[in-house]
Amino acid sequence: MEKDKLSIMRHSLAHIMAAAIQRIWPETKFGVGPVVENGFYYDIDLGDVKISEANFAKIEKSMREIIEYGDNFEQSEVPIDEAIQWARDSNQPYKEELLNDLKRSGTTSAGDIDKDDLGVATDGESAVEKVSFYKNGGFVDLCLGPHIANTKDVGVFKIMRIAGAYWRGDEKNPQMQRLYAVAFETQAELDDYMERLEQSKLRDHRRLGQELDLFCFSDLVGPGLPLYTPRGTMIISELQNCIENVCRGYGFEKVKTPHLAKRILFETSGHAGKFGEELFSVESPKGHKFSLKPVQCPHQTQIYASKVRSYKDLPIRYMESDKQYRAEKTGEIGGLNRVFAITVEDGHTFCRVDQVKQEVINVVNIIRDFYTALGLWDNHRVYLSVRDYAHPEKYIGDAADWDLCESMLQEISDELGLNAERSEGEAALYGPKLDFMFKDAMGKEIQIPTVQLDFATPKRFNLTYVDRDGKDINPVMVHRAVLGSYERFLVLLIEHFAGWFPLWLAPEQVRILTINDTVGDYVTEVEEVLKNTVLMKPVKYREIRYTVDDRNESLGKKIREATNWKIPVQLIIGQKDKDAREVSIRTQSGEEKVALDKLADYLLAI
RNA sequence: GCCGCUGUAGCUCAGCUGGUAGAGCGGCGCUUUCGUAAAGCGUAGGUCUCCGGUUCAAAUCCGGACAGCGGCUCCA
Repeated sequence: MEKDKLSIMRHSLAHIMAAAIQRIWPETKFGVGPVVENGFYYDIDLGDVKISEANFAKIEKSMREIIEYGDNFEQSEVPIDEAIQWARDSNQPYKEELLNDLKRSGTTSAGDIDKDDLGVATDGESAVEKVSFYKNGGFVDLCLGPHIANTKDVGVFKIMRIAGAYWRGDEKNPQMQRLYAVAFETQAELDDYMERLEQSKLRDHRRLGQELDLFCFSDLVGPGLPLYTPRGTMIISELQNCIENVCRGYGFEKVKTPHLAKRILFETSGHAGKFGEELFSVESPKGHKFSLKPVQCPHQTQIYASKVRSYKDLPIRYMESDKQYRAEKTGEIGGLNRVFAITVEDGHTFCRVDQVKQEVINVVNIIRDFYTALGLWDNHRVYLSVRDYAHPEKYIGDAADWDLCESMLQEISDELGLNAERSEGEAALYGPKLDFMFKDAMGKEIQIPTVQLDFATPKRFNLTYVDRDGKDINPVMVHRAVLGSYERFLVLLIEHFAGWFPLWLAPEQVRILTINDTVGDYVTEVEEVLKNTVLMKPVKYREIRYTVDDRNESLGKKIREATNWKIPVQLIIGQKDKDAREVSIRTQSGEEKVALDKLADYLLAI
């Protein structure tokens, strides 16, 4: 694979960083030092020595000295057994492991090697004869290269942070210290990167969530348990209203189920077996075991099961936006991205096999309509998540059903032009799925909408319908989420719009700013217009949410505050506006004067 | 869960190597009625996250808990 110049620079810098670390801490045991987006890292084991940010300057200084010295990168080819001996002699156990893997499997990629073989020495045939080494600044490292010729040509870099990382990504392995750095060809590019980093911090949903007063957390309530303020709740209500409105058009009916259930419900569904440790348990005073629901589907199956269903009744489509509870690992939670109490917009269709395709197509249409309305549709990728064929025991259901489901989803992807990428091992417990991924402000992919096929759950719960010939048949379940969880969806929206929500979602849509207290009667007239205007998009008959700022403050201050609150429409009203029977409308795109009798039309057109 | 860092007023933060706390914004009060991103003056807010230890003395040093942040691992 041909590597671009920047990657080579970054990789060379990783070696230089390792060389610097070795000069400062000669006993360091080195792991790997690959190039990553925007820079590189090196995993190191310093025993009891802990690197902190205070050491960064020292390491950077030492790196600069190595760079200044202008050593050449010298490559050498070493027979594999000699290399292994070198690793032993120089007390580099991690390198020795890698070399063992190279010798046995011809690769060091942990994903390509059987777990039990990782790092194990072998006496047998060697998969490779010689391995490549690079030397610079007194530091010798196993490395395929290529490198820049001379250490002087490495561009600019900055050590960013230190973090823990398990050797080869396995939490059973020792934890190493991972030193991250960014690197670019020029100082200007590095400055630009740092600037972009600052900018994306301004969009961070945690920061904006506080600034715009959308949600909060409380030490007393607990971590991972977001509390939504009136403003945040307003956004959630609008979203729920919108999505339910769209889904209603496709035959979904709203249901409500309790937050807990007897544990046997989740044992029957299979969730307790696979995710038992993440289930919150609740015990009644009499000792009966309940669990907080980690998903809604088992509850909903029991609504289906509450009476006899005919093949003519299908499809039956339920939807529910409700809290579910998962005991996530404590180190994982943060902001709204991962929480213990997650509000899920969930839907389930029970249908016949011959109806599955149309049902999935309907859901994809819902997803497309909804995301197009938000202007997000092009910012996504689709995955067809199929099972891990090597480990069928991780799933429930028959192989034949799985094959059918997977090929059906593939067909749908082809017909609708979704270009879904196959992703092995990412399927749900009960079936394959189509996942839609969107990018947040930091460029991280987050999975939001999903459509999942499930032959297994109806069988586990013994759900049936009476077919034309009087026989009991298991229906197919189609699980679907359009906006997924409200929490993750809020993250996406807040960061995508940088807090400037579209008019229909904004908690406060319009704020009237008065210039002095002589225009009170005219403000009342403007309010009458706002009260009598209803927004029709994307949901019909929504009254305008507005406030009046008639405090005894300067106009400049009122504008500043309204803008900090990111209120989409500011109406400025003073004597001049009153005399001309106009309002001065300030939006993100600028300011204009609009006649009072045109104000309603103006707002409806936004 | 693991590794590292952090925790001072509602918010953003200052407080050097131990001598029991400060600013700006916000709040409240008064003055000001001022046309495009912060009017002026005054005033009230803190068991320095919590628990323990060292010390004549702890926001400051040490240990633990809790919480936040950055990663690792995981994610129905």
